[in-house]
Amino acid sequence: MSVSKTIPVAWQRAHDHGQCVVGAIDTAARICESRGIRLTPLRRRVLELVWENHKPVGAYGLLDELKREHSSAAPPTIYRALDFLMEQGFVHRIHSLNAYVGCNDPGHSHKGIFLICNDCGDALEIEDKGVANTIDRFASRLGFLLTSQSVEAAGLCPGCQEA
Amino acid sequence: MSVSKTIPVAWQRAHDHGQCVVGAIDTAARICESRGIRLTPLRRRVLELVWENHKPVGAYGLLDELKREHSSAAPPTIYRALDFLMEQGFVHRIHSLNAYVGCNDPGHSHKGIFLICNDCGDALEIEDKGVANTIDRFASRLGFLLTSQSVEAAGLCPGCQEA
DNA sequence: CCTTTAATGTTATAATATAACTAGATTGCC
DNA sequence: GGCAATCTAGTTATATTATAACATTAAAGG
Repeated sequence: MSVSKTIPVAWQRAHDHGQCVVGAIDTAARICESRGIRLTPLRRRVLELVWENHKPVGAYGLLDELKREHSSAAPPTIYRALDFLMEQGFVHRIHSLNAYVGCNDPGHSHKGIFLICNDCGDALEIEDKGVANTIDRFASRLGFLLTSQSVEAAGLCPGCQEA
Repeated sequence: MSVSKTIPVAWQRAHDHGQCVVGAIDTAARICESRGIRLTPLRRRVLELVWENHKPVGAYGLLDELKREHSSAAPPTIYRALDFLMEQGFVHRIHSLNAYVGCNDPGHSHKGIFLICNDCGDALEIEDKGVANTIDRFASRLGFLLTSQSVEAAGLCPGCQEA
């Protein structure tokens, strides 16, 4: 099936910018090194599992996978690892799905926006200064002190519109 | 305590735009009338409870309140009512809080953004074409077909920065 | 009316997340 | 090295949020 005819190049490019598992782990390891914090085997493994899924995955999904190789794993195991990974900016939480996904660009300000496909479940993270800045300006005009922002848009990705 | 000195006028104005309970119910009733759907006593009461809280409130919080006067209420009671109210655009869900809040401007496109105070828990809904349009443009450039968007920003409201 | 559809009641359970305490591992310091 | 302080992980229990599935009642339309 020649699937790519109607799929915009921009989408493909945006999609390809995602890191692979190895790269993501390497990056995380270097950042931890430089921050003097510990990417323990458990944390590293959870980060790998997040990346291996290629799409947002729930905490209990990760837990099931982790249990196969680490029988003592329990909900707190996963949630602690995810908390750590999110604090360090390696993983994002997608609130509208209660799911977690690897950050494409850790180390930066992670003010990404997510485009979530309701059909295939994929989530594309896009770096966009425009949206973030608009929100920033809005907030500061109102005297509101921003600490985090979550922008999630749902719909159908190019691939899933074809059916 | 003279609290308002450092609070921007814009914030106060934005805050005052919120409807009161009665107005919100009236509006919802009129919209239902025009759409030929039923704002049953139960649905109406849940909408009132949402509005009476003045800030985002969880489903089980609403359930506790509803139970006082309606002993048969159970989780499905609340969730069904909330589903209806959200479908009609009378209530928004705030994903990052798993909470629900009245929509300030039902009947319109409800592409609001929320500023959520981490201290007092208040959530201000802002109509903003800018953010919505930026996301729209982004999506269409990528060939992504949008059906919904959720923009939630958290931080400290002007009042809570004073402490 | 009486049929059909919509709404609610009812019971049970699924899915997500955290509390609280215990035990082990690592780090820094002497 | 040995010890204290701190960080990490194990363990058990439970809280919180949401839905499934089926029975019953109420309303709308012919």
